[in-house]
Amino acid sequence: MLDDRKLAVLGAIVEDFVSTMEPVGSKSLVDRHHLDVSPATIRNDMAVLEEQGYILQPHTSAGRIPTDKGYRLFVDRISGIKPLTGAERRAIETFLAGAYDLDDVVMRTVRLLAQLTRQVAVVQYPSLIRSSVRHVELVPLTTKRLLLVLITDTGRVEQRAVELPDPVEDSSVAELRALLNACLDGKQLTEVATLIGELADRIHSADRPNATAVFSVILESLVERNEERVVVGGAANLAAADFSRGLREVLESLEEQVVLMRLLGESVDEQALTVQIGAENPVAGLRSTSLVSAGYGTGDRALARLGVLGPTRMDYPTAMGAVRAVARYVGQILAGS
Amino acid sequence: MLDDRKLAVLGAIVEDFVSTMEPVGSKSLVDRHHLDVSPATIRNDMAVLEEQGYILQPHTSAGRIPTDKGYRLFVDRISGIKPLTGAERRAIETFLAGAYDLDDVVMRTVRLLAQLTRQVAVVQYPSLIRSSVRHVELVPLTTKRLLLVLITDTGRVEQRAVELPDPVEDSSVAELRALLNACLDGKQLTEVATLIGELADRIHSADRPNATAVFSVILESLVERNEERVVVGGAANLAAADFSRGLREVLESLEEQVVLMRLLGESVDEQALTVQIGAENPVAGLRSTSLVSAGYGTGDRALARLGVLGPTRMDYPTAMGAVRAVARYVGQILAGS
DNA sequence: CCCTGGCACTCGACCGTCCCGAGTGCCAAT
DNA sequence: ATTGGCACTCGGGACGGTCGAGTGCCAGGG
Repeated sequence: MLDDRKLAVLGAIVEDFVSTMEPVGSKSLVDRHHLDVSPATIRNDMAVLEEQGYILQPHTSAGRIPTDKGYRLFVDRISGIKPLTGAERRAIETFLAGAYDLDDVVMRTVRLLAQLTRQVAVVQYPSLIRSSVRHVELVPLTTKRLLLVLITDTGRVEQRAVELPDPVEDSSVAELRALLNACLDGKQLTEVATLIGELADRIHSADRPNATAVFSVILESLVERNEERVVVGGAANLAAADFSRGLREVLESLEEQVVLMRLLGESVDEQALTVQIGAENPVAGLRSTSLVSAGYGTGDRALARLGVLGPTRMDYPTAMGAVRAVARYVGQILAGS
Repeated sequence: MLDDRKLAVLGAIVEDFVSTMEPVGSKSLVDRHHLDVSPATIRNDMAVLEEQGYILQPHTSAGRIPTDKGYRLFVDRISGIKPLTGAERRAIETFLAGAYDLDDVVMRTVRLLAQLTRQVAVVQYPSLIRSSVRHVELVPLTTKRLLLVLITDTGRVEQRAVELPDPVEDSSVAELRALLNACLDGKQLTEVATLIGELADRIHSADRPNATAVFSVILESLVERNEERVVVGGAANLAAADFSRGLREVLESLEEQVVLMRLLGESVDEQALTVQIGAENPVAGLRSTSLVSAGYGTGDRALARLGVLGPTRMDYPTAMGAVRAVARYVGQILAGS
C-alpha cells in the first residue's frame, strides 16, 4: 500500500524539512531531489501519505511536514545509519583515549556526543547492579564514624559515610574490612545482598551493632543506587533548535535524574540502537523531542545507555551513526582499563 | 548631585522594570509609588538620571530602563537586602538538614537556591586548598595499580588511580599508607607539597619508584584541582527570562567549568556578599547577566562561593537575601558534620 | 530656585487592507 | 498511473492610518 516512490517522497520530505525547518511543497521536492515525475504526481502521493498519517500540513495550502509516525517509518525503513567520516572516528579515539578515570570517561563522552551531533547528549553511568566488587574499603573518620568506599570492576567508586552506634577501635575496623573483602571480592553486586546476610551471622555479638550499621549502608547503596546517575551535556544546542515555548519544559526535564532514568530505562537490557520519537517516549515534557540511544558495555552485556536528545526534526541517520560509534568506543575503553 | 528623590525615582524605575519587564514612564511611576510630585517633575529627574548614565530609553518617546550603572547604584545605595520569610528559613533548614554527604549537600544547595530565587544557581565545591587532610587511603587494585583516596575535613573525597612502575605487594602498600597518614594527617593541604618533599627522602631506595608515582599523583591532585568543580542548577529558569538570542551563549558559558571558575573566582577570599552586574563580570558570554554570590565556609574562613545568576533585570534584594541565608546555613551544616 | 500644568511632538504598537505567491485539490486528457 | 491545466486558499509582507504613552520645553507660581 506504500509504493516505493511514496517512501522516497516521504524520505525526501523528512530530509528537506530537517535541513530547512520549513514545510516542503511538491515543487521544491522535484527539483531538489531528481525524482523523474511531475509535481502533480508528487501531490497525489502526498495526499495518500497525509491520509495515512505520515505527514500533515500546518495550514491549508502550505507545504507538508512529517508527523511522528512519518519519522518512525523514515527511521525504520527508509534511512540508513550514516557512518562517521574517518576524521570523526580518529577524533573520537584520541579524545576518549586521554581519559584517566571513569568520571573522566563519562564527562568526555558527553562532550564528544554533544559536539558530534550538535544535540543534547545523555550518558548513564555504568550500572552498579551489573558490575562486580573489586574492593571494599573502610576508613575510620572518628571513633563513631566510618567512610565506606566501594570500588567496582568498571572503575566506579561509591563512597558513603556510616554513623556507628558504638565507638570502635581501628583493629576491629581492620578485622571487619578483611572479612568484607574476603567475602565480597570479585562477586557480582547482585549476590552481595545474600552474601552479607550470611556474613551477619558470623559476627561476634559485641561488634554486631556496628557491623550491621555498615551492612545496612552497603545494602542501601545498592538498592537506592537504582537511581543511577545520568550526565547531561550540550544543553546549549537546544537554543538553536527553537522550541519557542517548550524549551523551559525540556530543560526542566533534563535536570531531573528520575526523569532521565525513566527516559533511558525503557529498554535498558537491549544493547541495540534505539530511537524514541516524540510522543513515543515516556516523559511528558519531552513529547516534542526524540532520543537516539544505545547500550554500551564490555563484551556483550550492556552496562548502561548513552544517547542524544534533540527535536523530533533531527538528523536521525547522522545521530544514529554517532551514537553507535561512540557506544562502541566507550565499551572498548571500559574493557581495556 | 543626586537628590534623595532622584534616588527614589531610580529605585522605583528599577523595581517597576524588574517586575513588568517593560520600559517605565513618568506617569505610571507617580501612581504606582505614591511619590507626591507631578509627572513633569519626575521627567526632569529622569532627564538628569539619563544624562548621568543611570537609565536610558530604548527608543525616543518610550519609557526608561536602568543601565548597568543604574543597577549598580540601586544595589549599593538604594535597595536593602530582603530577609527571607520564616517559612523560607524553615524550608532551607529542613531541606539541607537531610543531607548525608558532601555531594548531597552541594546538590541540595543548588536545587534550593534555584527554587528560592527562580534563577540559575551555581555552587562551588569547598576548595581543597583551604581544607586539611583527614585521611589518605591506598587501595591495591592490581599489583601495578593503586587507587588513591584523599579525604578532607570538609568531607570531600578525591580519588585517583595510580599506575605503578613496578609490581608491589600488599605489605609495602600498607607501609606506605601508614607513612603517609602519619605524615599528613590533620595537615593543611597547602603544607602537603613540602611535607611530601621531605617524606620522599625517607623511602627505601627499592620502593622509591612506586612511592614517587604515588606522590606525584597526590601533588597533581592538589595543583590541577585548582580547577575546582562548580555545580549548576535551575538552568530552566533562563527560559522564562527571555534572552532571545543570547540564551545559547549563556547556556554555553554555564557548561564550561573554566568559565564558571573565572566568574566565581574574581573575589574568592571574600566572605562578603558580592554582586557583579552585566558587563562587570569577566565572562564575555554573560554580559547580559548578573551574579549575586557569597563565600561560605566553617567559621570565618571562606571555603568556596555560591550564588545565583540571572538577567541583569533581576530582583536583587530577594536574590541577595536568599544567597546570604543559604550561604550561612551551608556553612553551619558543613561545620556541624 | 524648584515644582507644576500645559502643549506640541515623536514614535512604537496595533489594526485593517491589499496583494502576491507558494502550494493545494481536482479534473480531463494521454 | 501520470500529467498539465486551472481555480482556489491562505499565510506573510508591505502599506497606511490611528491611538496613546511618553517626552521635552516653557511659562507661571509657591
